[in-house]
Amino acid sequence: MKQNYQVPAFLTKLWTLVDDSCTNELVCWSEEGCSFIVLDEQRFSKEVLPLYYKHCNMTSFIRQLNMYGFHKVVPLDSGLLKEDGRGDSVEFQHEHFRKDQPHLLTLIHRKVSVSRGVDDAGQISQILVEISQARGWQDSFDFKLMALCRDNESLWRELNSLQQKHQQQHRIICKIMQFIINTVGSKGMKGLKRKLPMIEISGETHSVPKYSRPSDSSVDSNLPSFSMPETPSPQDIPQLDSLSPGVYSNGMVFSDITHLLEPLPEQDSDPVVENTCPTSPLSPALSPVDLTLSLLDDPAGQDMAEKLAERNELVDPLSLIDSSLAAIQAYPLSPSLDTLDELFRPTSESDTHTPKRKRETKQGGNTHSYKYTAGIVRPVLQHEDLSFGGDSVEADILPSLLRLAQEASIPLHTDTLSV
Amino acid sequence: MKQNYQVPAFLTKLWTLVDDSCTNELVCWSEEGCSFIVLDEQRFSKEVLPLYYKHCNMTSFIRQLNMYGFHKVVPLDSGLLKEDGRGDSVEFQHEHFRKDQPHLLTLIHRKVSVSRGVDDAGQISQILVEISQARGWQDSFDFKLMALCRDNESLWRELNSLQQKHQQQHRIICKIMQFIINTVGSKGMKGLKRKLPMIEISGETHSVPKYSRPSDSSVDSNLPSFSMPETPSPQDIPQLDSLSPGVYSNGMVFSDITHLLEPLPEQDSDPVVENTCPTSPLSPALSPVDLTLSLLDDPAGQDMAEKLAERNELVDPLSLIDSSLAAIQAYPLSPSLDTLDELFRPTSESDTHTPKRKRETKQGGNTHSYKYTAGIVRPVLQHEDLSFGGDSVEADILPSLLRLAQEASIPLHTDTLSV
Amino acid sequence: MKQNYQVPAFLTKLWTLVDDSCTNELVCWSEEGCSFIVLDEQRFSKEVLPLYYKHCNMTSFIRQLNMYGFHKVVPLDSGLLKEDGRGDSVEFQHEHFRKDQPHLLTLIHRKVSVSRGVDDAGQISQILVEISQARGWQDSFDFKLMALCRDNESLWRELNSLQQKHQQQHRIICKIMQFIINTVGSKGMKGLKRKLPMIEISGETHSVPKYSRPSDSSVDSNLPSFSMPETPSPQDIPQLDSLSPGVYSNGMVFSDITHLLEPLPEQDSDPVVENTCPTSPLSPALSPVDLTLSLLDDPAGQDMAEKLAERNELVDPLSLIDSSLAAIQAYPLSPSLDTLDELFRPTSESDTHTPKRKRETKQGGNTHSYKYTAGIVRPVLQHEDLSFGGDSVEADILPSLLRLAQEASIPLHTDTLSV
DNA sequence: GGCGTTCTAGAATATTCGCCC
DNA sequence: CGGGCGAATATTCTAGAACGC
Repeated sequence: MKQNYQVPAFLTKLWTLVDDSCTNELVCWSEEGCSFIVLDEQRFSKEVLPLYYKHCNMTSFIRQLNMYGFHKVVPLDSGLLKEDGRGDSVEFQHEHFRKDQPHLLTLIHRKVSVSRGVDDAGQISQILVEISQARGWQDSFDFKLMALCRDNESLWRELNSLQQKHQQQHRIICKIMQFIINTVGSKGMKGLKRKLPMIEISGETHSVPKYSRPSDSSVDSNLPSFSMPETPSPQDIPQLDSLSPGVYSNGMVFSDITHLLEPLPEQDSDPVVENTCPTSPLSPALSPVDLTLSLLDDPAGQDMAEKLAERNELVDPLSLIDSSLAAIQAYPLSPSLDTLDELFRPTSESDTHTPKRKRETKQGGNTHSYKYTAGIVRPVLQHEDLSFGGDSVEADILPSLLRLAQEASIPLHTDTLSV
Repeated sequence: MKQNYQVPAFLTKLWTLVDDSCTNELVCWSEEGCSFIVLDEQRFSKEVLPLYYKHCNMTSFIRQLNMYGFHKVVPLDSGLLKEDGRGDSVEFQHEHFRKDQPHLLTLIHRKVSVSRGVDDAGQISQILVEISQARGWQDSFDFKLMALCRDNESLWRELNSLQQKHQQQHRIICKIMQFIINTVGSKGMKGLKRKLPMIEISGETHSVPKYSRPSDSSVDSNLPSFSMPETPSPQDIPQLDSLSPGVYSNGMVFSDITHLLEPLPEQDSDPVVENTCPTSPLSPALSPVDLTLSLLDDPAGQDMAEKLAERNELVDPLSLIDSSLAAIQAYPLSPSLDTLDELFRPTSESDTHTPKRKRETKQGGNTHSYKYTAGIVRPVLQHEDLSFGGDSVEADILPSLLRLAQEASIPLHTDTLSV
Repeated sequence: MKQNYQVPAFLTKLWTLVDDSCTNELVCWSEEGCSFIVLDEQRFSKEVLPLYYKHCNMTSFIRQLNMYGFHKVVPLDSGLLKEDGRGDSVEFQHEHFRKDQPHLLTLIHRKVSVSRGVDDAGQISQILVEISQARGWQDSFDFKLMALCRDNESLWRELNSLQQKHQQQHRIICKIMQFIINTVGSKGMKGLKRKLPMIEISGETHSVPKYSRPSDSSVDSNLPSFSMPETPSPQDIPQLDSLSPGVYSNGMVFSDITHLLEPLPEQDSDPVVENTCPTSPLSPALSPVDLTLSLLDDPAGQDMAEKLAERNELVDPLSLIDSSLAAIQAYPLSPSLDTLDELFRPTSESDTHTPKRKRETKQGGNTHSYKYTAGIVRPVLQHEDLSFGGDSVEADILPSLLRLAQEASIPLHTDTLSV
């Protein structure tokens, strides 16, 4: 007579009272045993229900039936009204409520309203799992980032190395040209040869300074702002200056990217001439955008200014050269120099802005001590200018060829400038 | 009456009082001996409980029963209210509380309060903390990523700049060579220049194009797909083209990396010869490794092949030079030219793999729809070919040589383009 | 007896039964009227409770009291056990349960288990949202990282390509020099060639090798550490060796960074000469800052030193050239050679470390251990040294110069090979 | 720190009310 | 109008928690 655990009292009591032969005239199994019938609702509720439940209301009983998934069996004769009181019978059924099979009661479950408890437990455990996964990912990302940072450092190193080599090569080329000039000059022209040195030297000091100075200053003004002040840009320039006419303005700049900006939604890529940096919409005050723009503006302005100045300077000499071909013997030398000088120059400008990238925007709302600095080593490449000026030459030797080279070089300049 | 150690006093006392025949009218074993029944709660609590415990409260007794895992046995007749005080009996049972088996008491354990409530609260608060941390990390990562992206942009800029400089240098070198050819030719050798080295050379120039052309097309097909269409590649080329015979195919290409691969768990670094690319363990079919290997293999093969070819070609001239020093005046010229010509060609291959980077790593299990495009500006460096283009030459001296150089340059271009 | 709407039946019934003078011997107001007392729990539960509620359990009654915020008034004599059944009285009170003030009942509210359910539900759902967001971010990061990795690969490729081109150019330059030497030598100077040039050259060759060798060795020792040992450095060198005297040690090396290191406490990357890589924040002793500074200082010092040395060397020849233009036929040659020779040497090594650039990794409290592997392909760039060593020269024409160039190339090869 | 006692709360079921189609 | 259900309350069983030992 004890109810099974797991089976609510209502069900065991229900099965018991239906199965009780003493109450068969009030409540009983249907013929098939698949449902039960309350023959006399009135008497059943008043006489039977209180024996099992704390009430004597048919509605409460029915409510419980519904709560456990029982359904009323609609009688076929529902249409006709039964005049006598005897006729009010109610039939309910449930899939697992069968005569002689009380064990099926365990399959009957009370409807529960979303049972939050179970819900939460599962959710929480799942959440914990996901969080641990997220952590793993974060670690992974951090690791990858470190690797990438290191890779970039290597890239900068290599690139810088290559740039220096390039510069070196340029010096070699300059030397070769000097040699050629000297040799050819000394050979071809006897009386003229002495001119060269002087001209070269004087020409260099004159023309080159004019040209190189600006670039130097640009480097000075630009790089410092961009690169770290702590890294004094190496000065090979003076040396080179004294050495050869075509000088590389060589500035070794290290810039590191220590501050991280907010994620930049849209970035404009921008190669050589106008590099737009990624911008962050999130921090308006000191937003990366501003920084970027300011950084870019500066250089851009400078660059443009420089380029214009440069162009002017270049145009001038060229026209000069062209117009003064008459005095070739002495001239040939310096002209060729000019031309070469020009050839050496152009590309360097584009670089100038590059270095500016160094910026130290402090990252704001990072509440975590994740102060990771993408340890990026970024040697600012030397913006060696390739300038090495030679001009048009036409002497008895081969000035025409030189001029050709000169002319060829001109467009290139414009080219680079146009970039 | 001594309790077994290990068995709480409550249990031994319980078993004792239930088993005590003197109190059978108040508390006793059930018929099966699997539970005990308090027949008269009132009297039991006031008369029996104090004999064993420090209280006379049924509630405290029941609390202890529950604490040890006992459960109330629900009577089916719970519905009826018993007016008289006599009827209230309570039945409890426990798996290991059996009549005649007091030794089972050792199996009954007091519940310890794991207190889930605190747990959840703690868990939830902890979860919130972790989530905020995760957010911080995400911001940090984002920041770092942006920094890296910017760094890469700078790298591309610098690299491009250097490439342009290199190109510029190449032009200078070409000019120097032209000058040398013209100068030396015009000067040194009058009758020798017409030699046929040129013809031979021309033969070479013919064959070369055939080879290089295809490669050009490959470049066309590859680079576009890789780089972004939206960034029209800057055209210095036309200008350059018009400028000098030896032209660099200069294409400024921006490519962005829009698709991401799965995170790579472990990667092997692989330096010098065979660079292994990062690999994705998740997609074996098109794993980065495979791609990388294939990419590398190709170039490697090409490189090696070319280098061999190169060596042969180069060796020839060199040995020629060495062996034919006797005929210095005329001979030295063409061989060296050849050698130079050859020198101009080979390296371009290295570029060849570059384009290959186009890869179609399908990113697998990414369930999220990420439309992120690492706004990476990636100016594709100009695959300037080092081809040495001859210019227009006008001299009775050695025009043929120059033209040869020009023609040689063409194939080279195609070569690089083919990359 | 109709209960006020808004006031639960329990409260109205409670007030009624307490206030009922018929049950004063079982339950009554306290003297102050601020609480009520159940004088005889036994009889009260069996005789009074059923009159108002559907049960006769004191526990159920108390449960309801607690549910409505009533509290038991702890008796001062709680310590003593009352043997007789009469002594057990229970007193409960509620702020708004007062004698003669039934209207206060509206202020008594049944507790609803909002407790964790509502609260947590919101939190949990929010947490789930945030977690999904975090997942999205992670995927996004992953995507970006992959993009960056690919971008870096491209950078390496491009850089390598450019390096090869540079190398190629260097070969060309060497060829040009050879050509110049041969041509000029064969032509211009017959008796003069044996002049100083040799001496100077030999002197230089002596000094230069001494200088360059060490650097080479440094490369040897350093590069290995940086590049992977497992990758045999490509051998173009042999070829080159046989090919040309002035050779670039050209090694196309792809190294990929497949393993991600822990925030590497110690890294050895080392490009050419000695580049120190980013360091792990964890080891304060070797903090990135320190390393960086030291690195920078070093290279800077080296660079400066080298540049000075370089300048001196260069200046010398140059001034020599300038001053000795008189003896052009013979002289021009050797000086230029010297100059060139020197030019080939210097920068390469110094640059290598230069890259050590600056880094600002201040990574602070990284509490997590990162096991990340960024599939980064990192072709180790060839650290081609530009050295072009002159050797002893002895030939009537200029074969000595050529041989010098050749021999000079040997060390270079070994250099690259050693890598 | 485990155990015992007490007060209170949680949780599931039970009862009732009312709504709504 | 009545079956079904939501919601509030009620009853029961069990658990949490504070405190003392």
